[in-house]
Formats: sequence, structure tokens, C-alpha cells
Amino acid sequence: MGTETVSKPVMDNGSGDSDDDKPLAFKRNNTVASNSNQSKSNSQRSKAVPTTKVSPMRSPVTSPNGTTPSNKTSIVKSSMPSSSSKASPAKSPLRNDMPSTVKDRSQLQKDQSECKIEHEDSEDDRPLSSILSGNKGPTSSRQVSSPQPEKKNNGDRPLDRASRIIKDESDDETPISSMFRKKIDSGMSGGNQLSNDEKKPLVQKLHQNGSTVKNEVPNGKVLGKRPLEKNSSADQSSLKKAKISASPTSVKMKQDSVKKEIDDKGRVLVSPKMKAKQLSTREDGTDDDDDDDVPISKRFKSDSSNSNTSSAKPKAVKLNSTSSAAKPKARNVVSPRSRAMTKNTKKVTKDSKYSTSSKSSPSSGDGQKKWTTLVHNGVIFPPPYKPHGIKILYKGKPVDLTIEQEEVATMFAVMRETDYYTKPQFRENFWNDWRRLLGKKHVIQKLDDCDFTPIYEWHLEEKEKKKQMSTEEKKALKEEKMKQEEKYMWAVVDGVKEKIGNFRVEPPGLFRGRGEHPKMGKLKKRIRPCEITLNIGKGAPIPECPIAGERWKEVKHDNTVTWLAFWADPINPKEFKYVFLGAGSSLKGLSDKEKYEKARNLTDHIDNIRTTYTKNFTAKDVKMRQIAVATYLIDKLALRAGNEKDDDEADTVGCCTLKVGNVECIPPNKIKFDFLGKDSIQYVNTVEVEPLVYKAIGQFQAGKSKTDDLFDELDTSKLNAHLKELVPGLTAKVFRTYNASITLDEMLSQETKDGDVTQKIVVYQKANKEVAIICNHQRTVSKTHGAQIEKLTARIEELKEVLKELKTNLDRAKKGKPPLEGSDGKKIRSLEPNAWEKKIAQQSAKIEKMERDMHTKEDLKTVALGTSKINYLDPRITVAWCKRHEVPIEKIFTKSLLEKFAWAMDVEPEYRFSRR
DNA sequence: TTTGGCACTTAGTATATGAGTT
DNA sequence: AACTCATATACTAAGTGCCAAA
Repeated sequence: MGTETVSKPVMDNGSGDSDDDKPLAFKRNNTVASNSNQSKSNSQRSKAVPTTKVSPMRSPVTSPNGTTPSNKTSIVKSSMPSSSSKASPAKSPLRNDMPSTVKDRSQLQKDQSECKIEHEDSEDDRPLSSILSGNKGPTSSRQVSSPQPEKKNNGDRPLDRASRIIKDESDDETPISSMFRKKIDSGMSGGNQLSNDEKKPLVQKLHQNGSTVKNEVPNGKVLGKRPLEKNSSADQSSLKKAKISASPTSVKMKQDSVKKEIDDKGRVLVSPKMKAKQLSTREDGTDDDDDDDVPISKRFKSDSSNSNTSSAKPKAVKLNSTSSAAKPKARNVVSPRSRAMTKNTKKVTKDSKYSTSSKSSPSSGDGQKKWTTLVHNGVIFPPPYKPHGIKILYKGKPVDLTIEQEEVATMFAVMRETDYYTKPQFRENFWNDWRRLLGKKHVIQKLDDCDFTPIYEWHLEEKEKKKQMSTEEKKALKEEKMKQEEKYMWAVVDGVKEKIGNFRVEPPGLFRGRGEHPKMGKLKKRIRPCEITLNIGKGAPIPECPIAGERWKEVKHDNTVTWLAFWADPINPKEFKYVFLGAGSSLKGLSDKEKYEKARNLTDHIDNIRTTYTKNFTAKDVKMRQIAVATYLIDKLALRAGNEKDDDEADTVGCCTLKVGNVECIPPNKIKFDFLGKDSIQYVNTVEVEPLVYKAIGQFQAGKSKTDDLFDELDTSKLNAHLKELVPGLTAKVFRTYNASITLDEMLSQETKDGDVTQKIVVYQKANKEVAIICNHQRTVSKTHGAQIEKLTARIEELKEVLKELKTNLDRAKKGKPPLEGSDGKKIRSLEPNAWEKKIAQQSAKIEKMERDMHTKEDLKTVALGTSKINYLDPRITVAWCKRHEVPIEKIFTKSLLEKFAWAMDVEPEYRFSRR
């Protein structure tokens, strides 16, 4: 839709001034609400930005409650995930080394052909054109009335109370030091000093109105930074680098004879020589003793090079290069791993008869080499459909269906309790696709005359049966599944065994698009091997196709990309579905680290960027003015860039695609944003902006209809091109990472006080929540939320009753009288007053904890903390904070997060996100 | 310059898992 | 052992951004 138009030449800078740091208050509150048609119909989610209102700061988030996993934790034993954790079922993972299975390669070769893929195209046709009109709803249905945010929220948030008492039950405090053992290379992180001053993210400042952070005291953090010894090296000694080198080719490891070792990270390295004894994958970390301690840095580099060299190398580094420089080049150069790769490279070659497309595709990625050797077993397919024979009723009479027809009918029947089931769009799309299977002349002519109840009930019974299975049966089943999947779960990348993220091909089903997706309900057909392209190292055995008689579409050997397999998305054939390594892999870790370094690097340029856009608020050139305002919004509000979308997608927007109707000017200088963002999550926020911004936005709206683009001269590529001129490698999304991470860093350092672990965790959660609000990370209120709160309330009341009894008995004991009998009529034995006091204290603590938990639960019912933790918060901030404050890292990161962030574990305690 | 292909990150929700209870 | 509940993980949709071709 809206395309843009020209750009204007040049700009001049006006001279605006305004300091960026002004106190704008951006809060997210919505004041409005009025319209809201927006909320998705869906029930619950009141997507309204919850946020709002609450000023984060003040809300006492209460304790996280014990969430913590193990309390005991204390020891953080190696906190590292690394090792172990992988849950590999331990079984001997190794054994299956991938290769084994692989057998012949013969088959493959590109023949793809045979499969004819049928795409059904959809005909959905719904234009959707509708756009949202400004308020409300233009568009039809989409937005439903939401409960309105604002008020609602207010109402809802009960919380504020102070409950915070915290106590920690477990005392887990572990010495931090002990906690993290691994170290990392210092690489990039290099020195950072902590200055507290720096600028805080605007967002934060501005954000909620008022709620600013209070700062000042950085709690006494440690100032003296210790030299961080990188000591790490020590560990290394062990580095056993696997000798991988040999392997590349060899990697094919014969099945058995492989030896595996674990590298530093606990990853298993495989080397042909050893026997596979058990390698317990990281699981037991134990295994390899030594390795575990190896610094991550090394890990990255890992072995490949045999040279062990290494030791210290790490330092090298790029540092900012990453950031500043365009990533590409930097990447290679510097990272140790890359170097390593390079070396090996050559060896790999080998023939590959199998290989099919040798042509290395132009690869789109960044063109950089990502790996040298890559071995895996391909993907696993969902089991074929098992017909149940239950008939649906058509106008009250049972109807016979073919297996294929039944399969699709079942997909629909099973969704009866979801909101999709009643959505016209969903039903229409489903009907179109199902009807194609039924045939025009089928008895069934109308979806509304179909009664899927029999199948739905059968489904419930099956579910129940499953639930009723004994624990052993369930366990057996699970093991069986595990056994089948094990070989597909791992890949060996440059000699290191790594978990694959999604090795299962997506099963057929009905498309569940979010929001008012025009394609919801369409049949997502079953994917066949002949639609799948694999990517594997040259010379590595080509995975056998798991479905007899079929073959892969193609086998590539492109080491400039990280995917292991892909196929065309059946819903949108122009897009693809990829199989990648898991989040805990080195490849992903490296890229994650680069992402944070890039964001961190922004710290050094943010002032300049703000000065620039401020100046351009008054630029003569409209495009320049739009770029300035858009950049301002992205910086202050952490909005997404906003790429153009097709008509066959849900109608959502980001900064560059905001419509005139999404923005409302409220004199004197407030702007109310109300739009559906990614995943059709509503963003409602009223903020005070710089007067010049206010004026500029008014200009951009002038003479346009509500559905026109606010930034008609802009799109993400123009915006990013501009950002790149300011800072190489800078793009719009970097601001979100920057704002999220710096907000966490600053809130943690300013608000962490002495106290027990529980109190500190409360501080962390509060900071995490603030970030989630800034990023508008929402979640649906669970269906049972209300009931859960009621139950908790009741339980608290009960406990309070008991407390009252205890107090009565204490008084009586003091007077030498026996206790009263319990409310249940039971007798209670006499105790000494101090024993009663002790009980009272325990009971009070229990009540407080429960109240705290309840408040936190209510407070966070619509806020998703996980998304920012996983994607936006530099884990080094968290790790360093945990070290400084002796909080076991396990209290903050789950097992999988520990794995994912293995690269950040050995950061120095003084690490600060801002280098300044 | 715009469009589309491609690769990869980010996101909410469904489901599995596990801790705490009863 | 069976439940409850809550979190952790699995799943896959929906973004961003780059590049080359149109």
C-alpha cells in the first residue's frame, strides 16, 4: 500500500535545539481508551497496553516469588550451563553420531522433481484493504473493543501495595564468585568502565511519566574494578581441542568410533579417534572435567584449529569493531572462530559426489563463512495421519469421509474451544480448503451445517486417555519418542556437537495467524521430503530420507549460511521455513554477542545521533524531517522499524508504516499512539514530545486521510540508510536492544540495595518489567487468572485466621492458660510463649510471601518478561550484577537461558553496558 | 528505485514439565 | 499417586534487514 514518493533533497539543519534529554514524559499510559476498537476480539487479551499506567517504578513488584528453581542453588555450581544441561537424554548421545545413519548418499541428488507441490493458493481474497481508520474501526472487525486499556488497567492493578517484604527462604546466596566459573574471553568486552552517569536511555527517562528513576546513588557498587583477570586462561590448559581437524572429512565419523570430547563449553567435540564412549553431552558435565572450565572464548574458536594455541588469544578482538564496523568484515577477521574456520576450510573440500548443488548459492546472508564442517542427519517428519473413523454429522446425519477429508475435518473439530473456531475469516478459509478436498459435489455443501461434535468428543477422550496413562507408560512413550528423535537432535559443526533448534518438520494443520490475518484457517499441508532442501558440509554423509521411496529436493553445501534445511512455507510460498541450530550453539551465541556489542556501541554515538535528529526536526526537506521524527520515536519509544507488508498479511504497523490515524495530537504537545504492532499486539501510549516533534507530526498529518502513511516519504531502507551514515552498521532495531539493555543496566545499578537475595530479585524483576513495558511485550491473561487470584485471596484469609488463633494462644500462654481449641475443633497442645512467637513469625512470613506473590502475579498478568530477557537484555549485565550482588544466576536464567548465554558467563563483575 | 528473495531474529501461545500439595 | 499451578520449553508466526534483480 502506501508507497512513498519522493524524497527531497537535502536538508538543512535547522537549528532546533531542544535537548534531548528533556524530560519528556513518555509514559505509556493510555489515556484514551476510548476507542479502542482495537483490541482483538479475542477475549482476553486486553492488549491494551497495560503498561501504562503503572508506573513501573513505583509499583512494588513484589517478589518473584520463589520462582526460583532450585533454591538451593546456592551453589552455583558451575553455573554454567554449559555443560550439562543439555538435556540430552543422556543416552549416549554420541552414539548416534550422526553419520552413522547416514548411509548412502546415492539417492539424492537433486532430483526433486517428483513432488508436485500443490499449493493451493488461496483464494482468500479478502482485500482487507481496509485499513484502519483512525480511530476505530474502520476496519471492520479487527479491533474489537477492548476493555480499554486505560482504565482497565488501573483498575486492575491492585497491586501497588507494598508488600515487599521479602525474605528469602532459602538462602541461597551463593558466593558468587563461585558461581561463574567460566570465563570468557574478554574479547570485546574489554574494558568497560562503569560510569554511572551516562545518559540513560531516553526511553527510560521519558518513559513513564514521572516515574523516573531515581538515581543517584549507585549503590556502592564496586568501584574499583578489579582487573579482571582474565585468568581464564588457566583453565584452558586443558583445552582439549578436539582434534577435529582431522575430522572434517572424517567427520563423518563413523559411527562408532568416534571419540568425543567436550570442549569448553561443554559441547561435545567429536574426534574420530576415540570411542564414543559415552559422551555425555553436556549433561554431565562431569565428564570432562576439564573442559568445562574453558573459557568460552575458546569455545568459539574451538578447536578446529588444532593448534591449541590459544590460549590467550582471545583478546584480540574487535571490540567495537563489531559494532562500528560493518559487521561483515569485522566478523571474519576477528573472531577467533572464524580464523579457525578458515584454516580448515580447505581441507574439507573433498568430493562430494553427492552434492548436489554445489553451486554455492549466492547466499544471501552476509556472505561470510559460517562453518567449515557440518554434519547432521536431516529432519524428522511427523507421523502419517491415523484415521479414527469417527463421522461428523451433516444436517444431523453421519457422513463418510475419506482419510484425507477426515484428517482436515479433525484439525478443525479440535479447535472448537478456540476463538478461531467462530471467526468468519477462519471458517471461510477452512471451508475453502476443505471443500477442495471434498469436491464440489460432495454432500457437504455448507460448513455451518456440519456438526463436528463426534470428532471433538473423540478428541477429548483421547486426551483424557493420555492423561490417565500411568507414569510408567508415559515415561515409556517418551523414551520411545526420544529414541526416534535422538539422531535428529544434533549436528556437528566444525567438530562440535550442537543441538539443533527445530529438527521436526512442521506438521500439517490449520494456519493460526495472529490478529485478523487474512489467511487464518487455511490448510497448512503436509511437507514432503521432496520439498526440503538440506544444507550440509561437503563430504559429510547425506542424510537418508526417512520416508521410504522419497528423496530430498536438493542438498546444498553452502557454508555462508547457518540453516540446515528449509522448505517453502505452505501458507505463503514466497517464504521459507528453516531449520537452524539451537540457541545454545556457538554460531548463535556469537551472533547474539555481536548484536549486543553493536547496541553497546551505540552508547558512544547516541548523543550525536540525538543532536542530529533534533536539529533535523526543522529541516526543510520533508524526508529529512520525517527521518528525524521517526528516529526520535524509535529512540524514545523503542518502536520497531515498520517494514511494508503485503495485503495478505495482518494489517499491523511499525514506525515507518504508522498511519495518520494511529497518531493523535493532543495539545499542547502530547501525542497519543494507538496501533497494532507485531503479532497484532496493540500499542497505546500517550507521550509528551518535543514541541518541534509535535509540530512536525501535525504537519505530516495535514491534508491526509487517516489511512494514509504518516511518514509518506519514508520506509525502513531509507531510514536505515540514514542511520548507517551516522554509525556504520546501525539500523532501527539496534535502538530497541540499546534501550532495553541500558535501562536494565541503569535500573539495576541504581536500585539494588543491600538485602537478601529475594529483595534483589525483586529489583531485577522490576527492571525487567520496565523493559517489557518499554518494548510493549504483552501476554494474554490466563483464562484461570481470576480464579487463581481468588483462590490465593481465600488462602491468605485462611492463613490470617490461623495467625489470629496463634496470637490468641500466645496471649493465653503468657497468662499461663492453655490454648483454645482449633477452629476445626481439635485440641492444641500447650507451648511456651516463645514457641508461639516463633510460630507467629513463621505464619506471618508465609502470609507476606503469599501476598507478595499474588501482587506480583496480578501486576505481571499482562506483561511478558521473558521476551526481553531472551532477546533484548545483554546477559552480561545480568551476570555481572549477579556476581556483584551475590545472586545465583540460576535465579534469573533458566537452564536453557544459561545455555544460550554461556558466552556471557565469565564477564567481569564490573561490566557495564555503557562504556562511557 | 523498487521489489522480491532470502536469511535470521523476535514474539506470543500451546504444551510439557516439574515443584508443591493433598 | 493424583492434582494444581506455574514456569519452562516447544512451536511456529511475524518481524527486520540485506542484497540483487527488475
